Parts: sequence; C-alpha cells; structure tokens
Amino acid sequence: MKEAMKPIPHISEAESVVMEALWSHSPRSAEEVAIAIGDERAWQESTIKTLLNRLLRKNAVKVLKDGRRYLYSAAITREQWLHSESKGFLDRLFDGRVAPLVAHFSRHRKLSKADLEELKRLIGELDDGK
Amino acid sequence: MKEAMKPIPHISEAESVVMEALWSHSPRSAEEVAIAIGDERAWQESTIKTLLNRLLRKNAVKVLKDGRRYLYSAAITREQWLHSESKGFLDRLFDGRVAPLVAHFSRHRKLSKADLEELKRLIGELDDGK
DNA sequence: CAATTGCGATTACAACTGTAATCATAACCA
DNA sequence: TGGTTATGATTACAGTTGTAATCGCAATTG
Repeated sequence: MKEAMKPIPHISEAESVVMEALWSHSPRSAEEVAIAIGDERAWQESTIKTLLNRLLRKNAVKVLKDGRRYLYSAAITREQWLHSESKGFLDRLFDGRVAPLVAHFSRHRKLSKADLEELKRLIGELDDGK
Repeated sequence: MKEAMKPIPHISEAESVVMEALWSHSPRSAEEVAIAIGDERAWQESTIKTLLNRLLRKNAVKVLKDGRRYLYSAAITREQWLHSESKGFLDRLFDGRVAPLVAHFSRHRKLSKADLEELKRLIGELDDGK
C-alpha cells in the first residue's frame, strides 16, 4: 500500500518566492530569507514575516527554535510543489496531458532551437530507456 | 510595427468555466450559458450573472442587446487565453521553457504512451517542416 | 534596573474570488 | 392598468492574497 500522500497546500505567488529562498538553502532565519530574496522583490521584512507565518500555518514550512528566534525550512519539496502546480495547470487547461501543451507552443512557434533539441533528447532517452 | 497587443485580462477559475461556455458557442444569453454549464458546477443563475458581469468589466466578453436582454460573446480567443496562462505558468515555474516541464513529467513517469507518440510526431514535424 | 532592540504575533486593509440573494425595471398577461 | 415575470444591476459576505504597521515580550546594554 502506498504511503497516503498528504495533499500539497496551495502556495501563492508571493509565498512561492519565500519557498524558493528556503529550497535554495535551509534552514534559514527570517532575516536570511530576506537577504536571499534581496531586491528581487521590494519587500519590507514584515511582509516576509507574514508570508513565513502563512506558510507555517499551511504546513509548507517548519521551524526549529534557535534561542530567541526561529530557523525556517521547507516542509515540502520543490518537486512536490512543481508537481502539484503542474498537474493542476495541465488538468485545467490541457486536459491533463503534456502533448497538447507542447503542441500549443509549437503552433505559436514558441519552441526555441534549444527546446527542440532538449525535447528530442528526452524522448529519445525514454524511447530506448524502455 | 506589430499591432500593440492589448494584455489579456486575468480570468479566474470560475470565470474560465463561463468563458468555455462562450467559446464553445457564441453569442449566448445568460440562461443559455447556464444551460451549457449544466451540472458541471452546482451554480445558481445569479452566480453566472455575476461572473458574466465581472468578465464584462474586464472586457473579456462583450454583449449585444437582444430586446430586453443581452447576448454574450467572448471578446478574447481561447488561444489568446491559453497562451497568456501558459506563458505565465511556464515563466513562473520552468524558467519560461517547455523542455524542463516535459523533463519534469518524464522524471515522474507521467508521460503516457500516447503523449510519447504525440510528442515524437510533433517534433518530427517541426524538424522537417523547416 | 531602565531603556533599547530584535523578533515573532497580531492586526490592518484593499483587491480579487467564489457564491449568492435581493433590487429595480421593463415587458407581458389578465 | 395592476400584478407577475424575466433580466440585468447592486449589494453581500467570507476566504485568499499582497503588502504592511504595530504590539508585546525577551534579551541586550548602559
């Protein structure tokens, strides 16, 4: 029986910026998160505190006490998040399948040479990988 | 000089259900939209009226008067919407490129046989199509 | 010990969403 | 013509999100 996978909480756009800071290095104090975000966003520290709190309530991050303050770490992996977001997106817009999305970008000539090469390599791999 | 493309307004999840009804056939009265949506959502008519109004204010739908009531049509195409949503999504999660997304699904073995075939066909086409 | 400072917690507040109910008004029916 | 309908318009209201300011308390410093 497969582990009952707990659902990935929804992470908003702003919250995801904080998560990225934690995914890139954990654990981190609120201040270090702020530094990591730097001027990617013109945020006050209190904004970041708010976001950390919301993520805590959602169980997307966890803390360990370090004296008077907290050190935050991501409680879900970036892969898990990518997956739930991607799945939601594909389901909503492309009937849950990858190919129609690729076809869409292809129709609009939005596939770069690099993308093309990468895709070719990928499906080549999959093909003979099994 | 390329036509100054007006930005696609953001369409919420619930609103997109209404848009789909209009994309599948336009123009339609509010009641016909409700019928088209049917029991896909357990919505009261007034909910649909609200959504139509919000979409109107965003200029995502337009109306023409038909006697006492309105007939609604989409003011943006589904392709435009798909594109702005997809671009936003890819930019946010996959650095704006398609290949990493496909790689992601591949890593999680979420590419069906059909997807594989379709992808192969697509890149084949692109390859010799130019 | 008192004043200051560093932090998490609480509160704020507007815009956007989901989901309606109610209001107003024009049209139709008796 | 007055009551009943059908509609669009207005109002409602809670939850989420973006973006903070402020409060309260523990620790540090003089």
